[in-house]
Amino acid sequence: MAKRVSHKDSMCGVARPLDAIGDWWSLLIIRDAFDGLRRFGEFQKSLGLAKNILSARLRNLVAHGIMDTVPASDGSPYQEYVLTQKGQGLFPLLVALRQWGEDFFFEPNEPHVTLVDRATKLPVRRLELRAQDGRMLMAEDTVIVVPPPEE
Amino acid sequence: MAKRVSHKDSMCGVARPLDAIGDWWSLLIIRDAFDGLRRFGEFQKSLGLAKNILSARLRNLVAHGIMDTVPASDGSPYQEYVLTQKGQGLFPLLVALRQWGEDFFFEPNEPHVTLVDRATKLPVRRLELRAQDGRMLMAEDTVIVVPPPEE
DNA sequence: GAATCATGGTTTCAAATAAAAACCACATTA
DNA sequence: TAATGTGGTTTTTATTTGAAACCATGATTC
Repeated sequence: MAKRVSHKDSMCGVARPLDAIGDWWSLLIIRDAFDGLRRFGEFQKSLGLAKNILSARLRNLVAHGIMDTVPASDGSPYQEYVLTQKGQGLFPLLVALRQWGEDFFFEPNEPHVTLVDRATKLPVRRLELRAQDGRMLMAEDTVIVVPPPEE
Repeated sequence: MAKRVSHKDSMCGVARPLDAIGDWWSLLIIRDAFDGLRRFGEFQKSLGLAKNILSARLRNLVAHGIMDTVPASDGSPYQEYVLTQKGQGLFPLLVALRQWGEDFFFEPNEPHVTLVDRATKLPVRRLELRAQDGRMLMAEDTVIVVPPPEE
């Protein structure tokens, strides 16, 4: 965490996010938050991580504007942790991670949880990258372009 | 790395992948690999990380079947590291990470590199999650379902 | 043919980080 | 008033990281 960004990547759109969520636990916390967990104890119970680590991670997520603390909704004197807009913006990433995991980390017939459309109960579609005109794009069909160096 | 998976997540489709790529450097290496880098020295120069760390990360990626070593294409006596199919499957995740980064880690007018369609040079579309019938889905429109416990 | 260099690592060691456990504060419950 | 639940912090120890030095191999120069 708080790792120095390497020379070349000081402006890279991939490295910056990794500084915020580039550790094992943060994404799991965020996934749990998408699942509706809000309380310190809930996260700890769900993930089984040490309390000091959870504390540090939550603090970091809040510091990066990914989660926010709000007074507990049930009148208890504690606070709850909820995703901000920025945090909710991570949903596609989590889906991508999950789909990749399902593709490559499970045996063909091994059961696993599935992400389904709440309305129809059907599994969601696979994420796919498309061009402006709708063509599906593979990695090879894309390039990175750097912005013109302004004077 | 090689972190124990917590009780609840022993079968989770998010936690398993994180064991393979859940550190700061691995995704940057993979991104560089998508950009065409193949040689140890290229990665090291691009990322500026210590050689022992790079060595360990590449070893881990190979062990997880995400990259593979092949004899150098240019006759030099060294090997090169290339993405496997599994590794290439990470492209959507990388795009998701990049898009999130662009959305939230850059000032409105701050220049940044863009991922474009090689054919048209236009920026790629935003990744979006859709239902089977094509409706766009937000996080709230989805649920996780667990497979029925078989007897 | 010997010395030098480039490449791709491994080893060593100090510093930073993570993890486990103990501790603490506050509020509620018994 | 004591015990308990929640949400942490502190302390201590184990693990990981990162920098630097070292090493092996093949190509290059002298």
